[in-house]
Amino acid sequence: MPELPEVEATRLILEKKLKGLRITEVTPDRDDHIVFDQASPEEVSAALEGARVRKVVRRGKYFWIELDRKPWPVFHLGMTGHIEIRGKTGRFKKAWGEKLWNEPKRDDFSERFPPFCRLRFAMSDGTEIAFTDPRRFGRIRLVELPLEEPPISKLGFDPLIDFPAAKELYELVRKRRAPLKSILLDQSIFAGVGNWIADEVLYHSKLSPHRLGTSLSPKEVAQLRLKLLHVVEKAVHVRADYNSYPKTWIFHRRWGKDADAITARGERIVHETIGGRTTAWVPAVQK
DNA sequence: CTCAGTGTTCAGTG
DNA sequence: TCACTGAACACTGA
Repeated sequence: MPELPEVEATRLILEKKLKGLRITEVTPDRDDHIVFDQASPEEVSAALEGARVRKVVRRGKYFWIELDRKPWPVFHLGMTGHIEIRGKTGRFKKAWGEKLWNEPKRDDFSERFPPFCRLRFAMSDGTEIAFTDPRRFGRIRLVELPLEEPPISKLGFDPLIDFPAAKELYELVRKRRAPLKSILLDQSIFAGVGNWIADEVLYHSKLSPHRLGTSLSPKEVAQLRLKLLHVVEKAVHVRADYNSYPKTWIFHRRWGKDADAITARGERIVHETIGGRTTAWVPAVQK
């Protein structure tokens, strides 16, 4: 779900739809202050209304809207967050991915607020943007300098922005005694990598998720690096459209509950918990 | 009814 | 202090 490719797909569509427009109205969910951390709904509206969108920027799984005045809203989609967009007419449409939830029947009210709406922007051309999040792990914060304060300042390398050479990555990974799976999910090293990307990359790298960082050779780290770039670039290229991912990816089978899932090549997929996260991997291939 | 889970943070352990 | 583990967070649906 929302990992780097999904967030990048969101960023692209927001930039395309919002650039140059003015925010005319901000409507936070009144029961949901948690989404804005400390700020009240009134403060959020006052801070954002009237400002004009310059661009939309992403780092790791965070993205923010750069306005012509501070502060700027920083978003994290959590596990189930989504951005939905509606033109002057029509319905709200998700920025990426398939339908994840059975949507409740719409009445007149929900026509203006899609299901699980936490925040809605109305723009100067009539476009409306909604931040929706059924499980409420998503976050929106008002920030002066996103890159310079936590949590964004603490992120590691972003594969699409400043991914390091194999040697630098090797020096980093070899110091860690944790399982590879946990290292890949560590945002202070690999910003934007999430559960499915980590599993996909380990599969294509032919590396077991149990391998410790200390056990890797420079060659293996180089392989891991290439596969990570390949998976991320491909997923971003198709705008996180899951149906367009290559048939050889285990992604397609990882959500299946069936214990005997197999890859497109007929290899058995094993599901187990590693570092507290569900992991799908192929022992026949990954060593 | 129970429980797993896409991500992050924080308390606890070694 | 560092590094790592696991629980908590809120909610849906299997």
